[in-house]
Amino acid sequence: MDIIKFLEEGGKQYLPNLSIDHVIIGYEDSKLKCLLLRITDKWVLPGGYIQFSESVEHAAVRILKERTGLENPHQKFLSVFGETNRKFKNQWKAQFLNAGIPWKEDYWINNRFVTLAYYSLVDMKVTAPVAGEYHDEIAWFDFADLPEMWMDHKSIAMEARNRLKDDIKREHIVYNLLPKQFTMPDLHQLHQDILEQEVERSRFQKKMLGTGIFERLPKLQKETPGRNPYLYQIKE
Amino acid sequence: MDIIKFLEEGGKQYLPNLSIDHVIIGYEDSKLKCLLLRITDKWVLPGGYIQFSESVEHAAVRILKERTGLENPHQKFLSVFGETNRKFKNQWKAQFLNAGIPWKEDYWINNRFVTLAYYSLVDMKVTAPVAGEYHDEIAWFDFADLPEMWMDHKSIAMEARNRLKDDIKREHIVYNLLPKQFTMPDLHQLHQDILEQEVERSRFQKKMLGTGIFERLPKLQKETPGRNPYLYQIKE
DNA sequence: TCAAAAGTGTTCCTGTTACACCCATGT
DNA sequence: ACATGGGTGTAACAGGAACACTTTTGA
Repeated sequence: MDIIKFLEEGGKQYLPNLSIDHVIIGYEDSKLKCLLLRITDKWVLPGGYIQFSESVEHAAVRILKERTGLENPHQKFLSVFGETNRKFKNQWKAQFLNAGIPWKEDYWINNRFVTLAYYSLVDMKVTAPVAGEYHDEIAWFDFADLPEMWMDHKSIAMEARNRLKDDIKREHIVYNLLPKQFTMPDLHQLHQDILEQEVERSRFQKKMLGTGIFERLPKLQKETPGRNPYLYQIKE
Repeated sequence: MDIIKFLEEGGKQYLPNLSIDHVIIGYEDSKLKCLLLRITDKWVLPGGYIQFSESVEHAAVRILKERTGLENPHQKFLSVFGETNRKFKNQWKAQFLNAGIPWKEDYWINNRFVTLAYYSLVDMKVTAPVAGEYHDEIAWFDFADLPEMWMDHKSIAMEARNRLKDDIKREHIVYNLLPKQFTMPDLHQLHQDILEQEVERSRFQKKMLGTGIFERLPKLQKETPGRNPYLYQIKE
């Protein structure tokens, strides 16, 4: 769909006051990362709109796939953001004027949007980020060092970051941030980075293996000194 | 607002594809109850729409107050229901034709709606249920014996019922179902009714008192045989 | 053979479970 | 006094925390 048609007619294809935003979380070099898109001089979360012909769930999966190429990613509902001042007007205006595209106040995209926020844990190694046609750039950022962001997107991102701290205690999900095969030291370090505190090594290992969801594979060959760790993967 | 104007113009006052539904939970005679509204021959959850001039949160509180008169009720987000077949068309059509009100296919109220479901724990004794002008009746029903309901409302109600089982373990909220002052045996029975299983008495009492959120009041005078229980209320 | 890293075991402690016992009240 | 129901105490157990010990590898 070309841009003008999207601006003029999009309101007929998409639910005109609902959007979806994704906090896509990755992990690299002991740091949690967030996938963001640049629009002129500020950044936004990957997001999109819900077609009349699809469910909310379907839209969320579709949008995530469009930006990451992932087929069956981890994805979890985060929260509803429904303040009255949630309008993207300035963001889009800057973007389209910058690109020499005519602008009208009454484009549907200037509506007030209620957004349904999701968060996803992905393996950065198999994620192929793609910017959309209305974006200038796509990039990973440390949660500890997020750039200037449009609207309330930074607080949405941080809410996901904090939610993860809680969810990790109840659900076994964080392996989604690692490659299919990983070691217990890897998983241990990841837990510490998410919780931002030390976790005792032996206790962690026993707790994880006690769940019975991990399958032990042959030992990994390293080049560093010390014993070789086993590889693990999630049982089918 | 009169009905015709609501049907013709409502789409300009309310976000046209978003609704709010409340699972309002009460407790009486050792049974969990759900507040429902009758529209012709089936029932719906209390619900409403979000004004352009108010936040989602505000709308949720407003709608709950409209049906119960409650000022500061417990209220918690439940889930998003966003299937493509979520249209109230048949429900409204039956209702308005029944009332001799003209009907058009293109009323905004026939849109596809994504609903934001909340659940609330209320004290039935201080709740004053009021039907809206488009409803035939308002009444409490046992969750174990819900009537025929429009659309997916029965599954929304049961999702709340099940969610409560989980939330009770983490959050101290269920006292909202009881009067301001209550006894530990009351609270104990309530927990058992929510969990649908026996809970050991002494352990329960110690766990509850251990939280430190209860304030002990003078003993209740009963007429039944046996020791008189203390009254408790939540500390300020 | 020593340091580093991984894996396992042991002890302590806390909170949960099950049960027993004590207290107050009406009949 | 005794049956009924409320309140508290105690012993057994499970799971978490802290720490020690053993195993494997590279230098």
